[in-house]
Amino acid sequence: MTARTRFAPSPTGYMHIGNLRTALYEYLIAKANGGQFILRIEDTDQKRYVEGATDIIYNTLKTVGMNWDEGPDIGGDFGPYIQSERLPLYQEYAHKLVELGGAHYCFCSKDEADEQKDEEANIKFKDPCKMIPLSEAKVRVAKGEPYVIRQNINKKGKAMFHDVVYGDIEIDYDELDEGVLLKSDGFPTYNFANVIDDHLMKITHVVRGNEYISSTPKYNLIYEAFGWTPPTYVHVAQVMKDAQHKLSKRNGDASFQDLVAKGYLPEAILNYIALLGWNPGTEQEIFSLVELEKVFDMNRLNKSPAIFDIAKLKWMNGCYIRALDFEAFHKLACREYDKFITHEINREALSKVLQPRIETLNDIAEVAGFIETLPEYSDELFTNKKMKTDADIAKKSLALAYPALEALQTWTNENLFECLKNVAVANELKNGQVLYPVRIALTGLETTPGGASEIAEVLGKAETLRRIKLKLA
RNA sequence: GGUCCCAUCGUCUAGAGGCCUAGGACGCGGCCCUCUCAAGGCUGCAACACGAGUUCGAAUCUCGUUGGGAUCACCA
Repeated sequence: MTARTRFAPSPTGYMHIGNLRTALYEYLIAKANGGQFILRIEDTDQKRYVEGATDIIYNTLKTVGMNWDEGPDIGGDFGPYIQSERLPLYQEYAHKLVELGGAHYCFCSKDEADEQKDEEANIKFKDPCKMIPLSEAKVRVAKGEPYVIRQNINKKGKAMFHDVVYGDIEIDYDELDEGVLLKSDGFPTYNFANVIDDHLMKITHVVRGNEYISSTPKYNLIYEAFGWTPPTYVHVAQVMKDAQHKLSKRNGDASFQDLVAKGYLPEAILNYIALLGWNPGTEQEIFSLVELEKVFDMNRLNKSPAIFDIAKLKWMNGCYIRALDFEAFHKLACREYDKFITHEINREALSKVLQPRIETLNDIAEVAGFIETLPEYSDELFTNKKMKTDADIAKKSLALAYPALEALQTWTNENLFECLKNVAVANELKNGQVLYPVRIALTGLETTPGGASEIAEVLGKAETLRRIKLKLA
């Protein structure tokens, strides 16, 4: 049997990193054995609906290359794939479940129900409506009295189920409360819609956060009442911000789109999160999506929570940037240049110098800001022990370098380097005594991406000469 | 509070009784390379939460302790 998995986000307008990781695992479980990956939108809570949220979901999955085989936009044999369009289905099954003895009509208001339970004393809701004979309840429903449909938990003892990640889990039926399956507005709750849809869509593997472990027996009870076979459960550990807190929108933690906006490449983000809670069993760490499809094994998923470490993502992003074709990198870099560089410069030369030196696209503006505007700097910058330079030597070197550069015909890094070295040799100076001051004069910075000749190449002849002259004056 | 789950370097992890004087990666330190800085190469520091068992032998099995997390909605 090939696997069918589903990513079932609710459209909240935010692609949480943990959710994206869940989607990835779902995708990989499906693709690892030629199965289908289905996208379903869980919008049963009208109060939480956010305009444009589904587009964020679509766009994110598309940019990371996780294409779905069935979904709201492309259809499929088991649609519709948006829960709000499946309402009649849930209602039909909910009433059917009542007939089957798996649920009952309840006429209590929410407040009445709340009053009856006590979390501290661990008293679960005991619904008086459960005692109402079905025939009588049906009459009240028919008369138009507001109602919800609640699950029946009649079993005693321990519920048992198997999870791919956590193994066998036992939960006492007394811990389960008879929750609402169909709300008074006719919408299903997550608990119910999920089971109905997963069954109807023939989902084989349910992957979700481990916060659902304790309610899993409730789902199984519904499957059981209908006479359906429950799916394989894959509960995954949380993605944490730190040891105590999980990554969350409330804390302002980065979403996928935030990370992209911060200059991370989608492929790098995906690669990184794949490794948060999973490993291939080898020492390989860099994986494309296609490679992951080949090596993914859900049995290697970890039980313990993983802390999201931006430092490692940064490193990995740097790896991806360096691995880019020069043309591809240059194209991305140009978009950044457009944001802060107004002068004519040698952009290719700049990209060449930047590619091995940055870890995120946003580093570009930070590290190359001096290209646009020469910062104010003190003459003390010219003093460097290792280079054996100080302000006096710098003055002399710059004066010597200026005419040499002015005479230089072909403005390339190689020629510039050669030219400046010759200035040093001809005047019995060390290379650094010329190169270092020139670099400082061109950048006003102690450390820069690239050396004097490389930066001169980027700036171009006119600007290079202008900056040196400026210092000389 | 009841219940469930988790526990190896700071972080991500390898480890399914002897291969472990615990391996890799990020980060951090050092060295090399070098027109500064990166990149690259080499290298160093750094962990089995604790306590009892079981066993000839335990990071690996059992129990307890401690610590952390989850859950107990007409939210998903």
